Amino acid sequence: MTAAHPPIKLEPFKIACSSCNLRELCLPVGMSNEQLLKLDSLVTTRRTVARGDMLFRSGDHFQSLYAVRTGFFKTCISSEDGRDQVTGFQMAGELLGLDGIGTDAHNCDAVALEDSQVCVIPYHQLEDLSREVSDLQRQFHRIMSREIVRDHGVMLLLGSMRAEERLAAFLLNLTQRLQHRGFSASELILRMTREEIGSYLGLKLETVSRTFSKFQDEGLLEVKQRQIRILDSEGLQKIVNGAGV
Amino acid sequence: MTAAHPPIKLEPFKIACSSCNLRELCLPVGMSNEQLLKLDSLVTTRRTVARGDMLFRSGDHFQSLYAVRTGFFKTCISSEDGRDQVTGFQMAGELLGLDGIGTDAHNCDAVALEDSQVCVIPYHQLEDLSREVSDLQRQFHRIMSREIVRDHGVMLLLGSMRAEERLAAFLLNLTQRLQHRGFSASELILRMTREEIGSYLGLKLETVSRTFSKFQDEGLLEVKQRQIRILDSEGLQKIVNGAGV
DNA sequence: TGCGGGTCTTGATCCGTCTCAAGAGTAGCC
DNA sequence: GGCTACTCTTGAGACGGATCAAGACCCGCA
Repeated sequence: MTAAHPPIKLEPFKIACSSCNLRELCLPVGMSNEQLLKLDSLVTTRRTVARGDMLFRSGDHFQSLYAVRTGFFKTCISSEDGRDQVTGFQMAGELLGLDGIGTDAHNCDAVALEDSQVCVIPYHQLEDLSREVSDLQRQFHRIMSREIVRDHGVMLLLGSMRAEERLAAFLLNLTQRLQHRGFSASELILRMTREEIGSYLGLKLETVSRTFSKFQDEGLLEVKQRQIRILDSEGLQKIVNGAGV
Repeated sequence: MTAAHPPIKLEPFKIACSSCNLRELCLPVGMSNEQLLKLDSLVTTRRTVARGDMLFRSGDHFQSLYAVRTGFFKTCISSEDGRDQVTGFQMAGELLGLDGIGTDAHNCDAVALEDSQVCVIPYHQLEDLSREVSDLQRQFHRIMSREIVRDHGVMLLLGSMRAEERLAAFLLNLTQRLQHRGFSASELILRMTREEIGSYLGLKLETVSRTFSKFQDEGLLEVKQRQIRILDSEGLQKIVNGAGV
């Protein structure tokens, strides 16, 4: 860096929903360009979260929602007696923090599972703008509603599926979401440990590991630590649909 | 009915959120009287649902939310292969149908567990009004957010608790909600079968029944079919907190 | 290159819940 | 009142996943 050059701008890309490549997945869905400019003026900061760090923790005052821009998160709640439950895994374009609206305090911990970046969405400003822009309002409501539907799906999984069915459903869900984002439908790298998968699925890590091995033996998957290659996604789907019963 | 009398008015009480005794639990929370009048003009119809009948079913076009006015509901989803999961029980003041917003179609069945009455809240009108009345917007968002938090709590229950812990948590949750509505904290009548409780808690009906018997043997409860008397709610709380481990 | 800690796999055994089965209690209805 | 259908209780045995334990693998780091 020589004195002859002007100082390097640390924000080479303007933060703007209107030009974000995730706008077809995230809050901007269904909004016009004009409307997006208004959203741009609201979402002005990003936050970088290193792997293992928390974006927020349970009990923190709730002020903003966060949209995952890059990286991968888990959310988890823990009860007073130390029980722990992973309630979700979030990837690019998904929102974090919806649980904080009801009580003005976050209700779970959000932990980055790899180095990540999120867009900060000041919640009160979002409320203000969504009173003005009905398309934003609609999309926001849809996102919340879909989170509820997703949660009910997890209840079904936890309440009525066996270990193999749970893991198969989990893998299909992950690959589907990755596919929406332009990744391969058959190869994925797990960003979470067996224990975290187990917590999400209501299983112990040993059971998760055994089930991976079983799937591999049956030719459904190729498992190399956290690298997974799906060899027979229809076979997985059959397992989810209770073929093993 | 004689001709001398004018026709009997079938709506003896005007439908009005502003004068509803549930307004401290339901959508009107936090709204001024003036604002409530606007809500009144939106919520103009009630619907009666006989015990066993469905308010809506999965796949129905989504048009309205419903606020339980009297009675008791369950919501349940079923997967393609016939698996069934009760996702919640709703009582007076609670909203039904939030899961339909995301896809414009209901995602679960809502079944009345006793003769019930609901207020119909046309969703698009609610969206319109909540752009105008920020207090309504806020309360609506809170309700959705709390549903998400509730769902996460159920995930914790299903993912990490044992049968006794689940049932104890369920009973405490029920009595707490009933108490908010002015009912006794220690006596309740279950409106659902053992099988429905089991589905909600991820247990078989035999296990639910056995666990009730166990609680009775231990002096925590008095169980007479669906009549429950809580004798030691602190004891139940201890069980939830893992005292049995 | 070798060390140490975290993560993952696999085996053996145990326990909680499910499954199957029989019977009791209850409510609705002719 | 007596029938039927549904719901609930209880027992015995089976099974899936948890637990405990040992060792393998992998990565970051000295």
